[in-house]
Amino acid sequence: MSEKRGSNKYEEDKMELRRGPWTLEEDALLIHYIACHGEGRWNLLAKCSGLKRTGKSCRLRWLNYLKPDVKRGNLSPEEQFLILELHSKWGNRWSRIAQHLPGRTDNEIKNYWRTRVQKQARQLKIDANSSMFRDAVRCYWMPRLLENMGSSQSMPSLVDSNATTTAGMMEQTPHGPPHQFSNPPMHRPFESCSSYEPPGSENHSPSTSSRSMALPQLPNLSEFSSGHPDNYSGLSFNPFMTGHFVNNSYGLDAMDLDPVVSAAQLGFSVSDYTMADNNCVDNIGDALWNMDELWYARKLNEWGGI
DNA sequence: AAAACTGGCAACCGCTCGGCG
DNA sequence: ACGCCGAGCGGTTGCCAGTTT
Repeated sequence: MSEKRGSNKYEEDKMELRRGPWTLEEDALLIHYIACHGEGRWNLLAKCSGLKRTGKSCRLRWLNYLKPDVKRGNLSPEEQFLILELHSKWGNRWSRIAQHLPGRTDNEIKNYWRTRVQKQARQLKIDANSSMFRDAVRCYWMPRLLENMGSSQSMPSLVDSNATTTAGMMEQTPHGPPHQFSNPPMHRPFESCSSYEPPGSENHSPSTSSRSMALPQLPNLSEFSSGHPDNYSGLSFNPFMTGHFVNNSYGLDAMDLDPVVSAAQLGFSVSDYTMADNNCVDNIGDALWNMDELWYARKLNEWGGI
């Protein structure tokens, strides 16, 4: 790349390059240039636009902030749900996950994961990448999100980022998070997303997989508390041993149920995802269920609850 | 009221990949 | 086959506003 040049000219260029936060003038310049010439050729853009920024920096600024369809504001429960689900499937494939959240950038999703999700894991003293944490998320956090989604009366109908209709679903509001999912749910098959797919192991492109919003199948936790304590579709769990999830096989066929047409058609109910009775596991779940309640998670640790 | 701490997020960095000559 | 270059990705850093002590 140009940085490999060792000339004086390069040193001069380097001296001139601006870094740090973008100014309004720089933003305007970038927007204007892209309006005239389109995206791409970022290094050329950086040179020709008059911006004293690297092409890389220009690209990032545009994609993460200036691009018109970039959404601002808090992530909705639906989006959080999707992030949790897709991360459980794909791991830290942020850009891939972002493709399924129209208007959200990989950077934003990554930040969300690091600041919110990993924080929860830290509070609980669990490795955020551990299967135990994933199980806890799946069994407690996600059902709670589902509950929130249900209480907001419309089920999500997230579709892939290529769909032109998604722009209308994500209506920006002048203040705060956008109104979402104002359209009626689309009846398309939900993909089962339960299996964890280690990065690199997949060979299908985002454009061919999960093109529909992947509202996943969750384990029916009522089965945990109604006489099937040690196994659910491969998710092994014994609340009477240590209070922790044990020997799970998250990532294989666990919870990989048949696709369904729509949640509503199936009588999809939040009550299907009732909380387990076990105290210790409840601690995890309670700590997870509401991300705002970090205080509680902190207390859990103080009490040595988990 | 002020210092210390924390969380959220924008931006940067290093690396990899793919296209092209 | 090789090197160059543009583009993209994931990890990390640094700043700033809000909160706590």
